[in-house]
Amino acid sequence: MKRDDRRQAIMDMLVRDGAVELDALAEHFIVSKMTIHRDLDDLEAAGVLRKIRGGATIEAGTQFESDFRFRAQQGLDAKTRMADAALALVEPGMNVIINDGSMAAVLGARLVEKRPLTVITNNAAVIDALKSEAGITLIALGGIYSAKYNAYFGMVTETALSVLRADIAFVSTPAISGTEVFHMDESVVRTKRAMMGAAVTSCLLANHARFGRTALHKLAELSDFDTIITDKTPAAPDEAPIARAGLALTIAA
Amino acid sequence: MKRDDRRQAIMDMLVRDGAVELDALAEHFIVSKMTIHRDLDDLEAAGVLRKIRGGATIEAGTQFESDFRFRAQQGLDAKTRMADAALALVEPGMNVIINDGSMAAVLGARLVEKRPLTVITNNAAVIDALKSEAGITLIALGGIYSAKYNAYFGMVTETALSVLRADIAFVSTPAISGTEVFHMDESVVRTKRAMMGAAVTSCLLANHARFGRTALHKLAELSDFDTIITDKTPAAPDEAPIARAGLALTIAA
DNA sequence: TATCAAAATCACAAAAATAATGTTGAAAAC
DNA sequence: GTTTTCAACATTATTTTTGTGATTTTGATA
Repeated sequence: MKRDDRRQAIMDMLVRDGAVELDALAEHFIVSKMTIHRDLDDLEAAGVLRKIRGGATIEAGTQFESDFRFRAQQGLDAKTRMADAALALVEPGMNVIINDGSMAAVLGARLVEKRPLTVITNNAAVIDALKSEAGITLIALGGIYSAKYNAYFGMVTETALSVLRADIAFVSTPAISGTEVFHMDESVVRTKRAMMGAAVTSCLLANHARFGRTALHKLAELSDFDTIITDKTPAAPDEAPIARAGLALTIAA
Repeated sequence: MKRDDRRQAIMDMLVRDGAVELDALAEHFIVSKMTIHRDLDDLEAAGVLRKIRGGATIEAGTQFESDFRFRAQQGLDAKTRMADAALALVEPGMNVIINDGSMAAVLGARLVEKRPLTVITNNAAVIDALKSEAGITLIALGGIYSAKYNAYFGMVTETALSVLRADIAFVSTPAISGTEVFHMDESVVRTKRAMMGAAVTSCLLANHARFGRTALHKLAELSDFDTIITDKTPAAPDEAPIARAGLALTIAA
C-alpha cells in the first residue's frame, strides 16, 4: 500500500466514521505514528480534514468528496461511460462549456475527439489537457484559483461568462434531491449558474450516488437542464419525481 | 552538473554555433553518448532543436526563436537579476499583476518569497507555478489560450481586468524605441494596457537588447511607467531620450 | 545494390537523486 | 506528569537518470 492509497483510505474511514484516531491508524496501516501525523498534516493542509489531538475529524459531511484529488481516481469507469454519453451531444464546431469536477475533467480531455471546438472552462485539469491541442480554441475562465476544486471561481469567472455564449454547458453536481440540484459552496453555485445562463442548452452530469442528497445551496431545478446523464438507474424514490416531471434521463451503463 | 543544466548548456551551444555534434557533447560533458542521445531526443520532442545524424541543429529564423519554450531557455541569468530588482518593489500583502513572457514567468515564480500576496496574471507559467502555493491568492485572468505566448488574451482577459485593481503591474516588452514601447501583437497590446490601467503603479521589464527596436503597435509611452528595469545600460543613443524624459532606470547588473 | 562501419535504438543493469518512513528527543498540550 | 506533537536527522523505498552491450538502422561507397 502506497502513501496516497493510505491517505485515500484514511479519508474513506473519516467519511464513514466522522473521526479517526491516530494510534489506531498507525496500527491498522502498520506504519509509525509519525507517518500518520504527516498524512494528517498534509490532508489538513489540503483542507479536507481537521486535525485534533490524537486524531482527526471531518467537518460538514460531503465536503471532502468534492476535493478533486480524492475524486479523480474514483469510479473512472463510470465516468468514462458518462463521458461517452455526453460526447454524443457535442458536434464539431460547437462552443462547449465545461465546469469544475473530476467527471468534467474526464469529459474535457476527450473533447479532442470532436474537434474543431471552442471549449470554455474554469476547470484547471481541462485547461491543462487542452492547452496544447491543435483544433481546440481554449477559452479559460479566469478567477480565484481554488485548490479544493482545482478550478477557478469568483467575480472574475462570472464576469467572463457574462461576455460569452456557448451551445452547450456541461454541469456536474454532488447532490440531487427531488427535482432540485444542490451544492455546498456558494461561489461554485454562482459559477455553475452563470455557465447555464451563458449556454443555449445545459446538460447535468451526476453519478447515481448523488441522488437523494442535499447540500446547503440550491443550484437549480432539474427542469432547468435539457439533458441529465447518470451512470445507473437511481433508487426508485429518487427516480419517481424525475419521471413525474417528465425529464429525460440518460443512463450511461 | 545536473541533467537540466546540461540540456540548457546544449541549447546555449546550439544558439551560439547553430549546430552541435553528438560525440563532442558526450566528451565535453563527460557522459555517455546514450545520455546525449536522450537529451537531444527530449529537446527535439520539446520542439527546440532538430536531431540529425551525429548531432543536432537549430533552424535560425524559423519558429524556434519565437517560441516561448525557446525563449524560456535564454538569458536566465539576466532574468534572475532583473527579477531580484523587481521583487524589491513588492511587499507582502500587495496585489500584483504579472503579464506574459518568460521574464515575467521567472519573476512570477519568485513571488512566493513575498507572501502573503495576491497575484493576478494571464501567464500560464506563473499560474502553474503559484497554483499550489499556500499564502498566494492566485487570480487567473481567463481568455483565449495562446500557445505562442503561453498566456491568455482577448476580450475575456480585458473584461476580467476591468473589475480588478492592483498595487503594481509588471509589464515586459520586446521593443523600445525613443520613449515609446511597442509590441507586434494587437491583442497582447490591449491586455498589457488593461493591466497598466488596473494597477496603481506600473513597472516595465526590458532586457537591454530590446532598446532601439520597434514593432507594429505602440503599447505605451515610457513615461506611462513608474519604474523601468533592465539588465545592462543600453547603448547611448537609446539611453539619451530616457534620460531626457527624466525617467528612472534600474540597471540590475 | 550489396556491403560495411558508424550511428541510432532498445532493453536492461547500475548508480544517483528524491521521496517516504522511522527514530529520537525536546517542546507543548492536556 | 503523562501523552501528544513537532522538529531534526537517519534509514529505507522509490523513482529518475545514466551506462552498457546487443541489435537494428542508416548512409556512404565499392
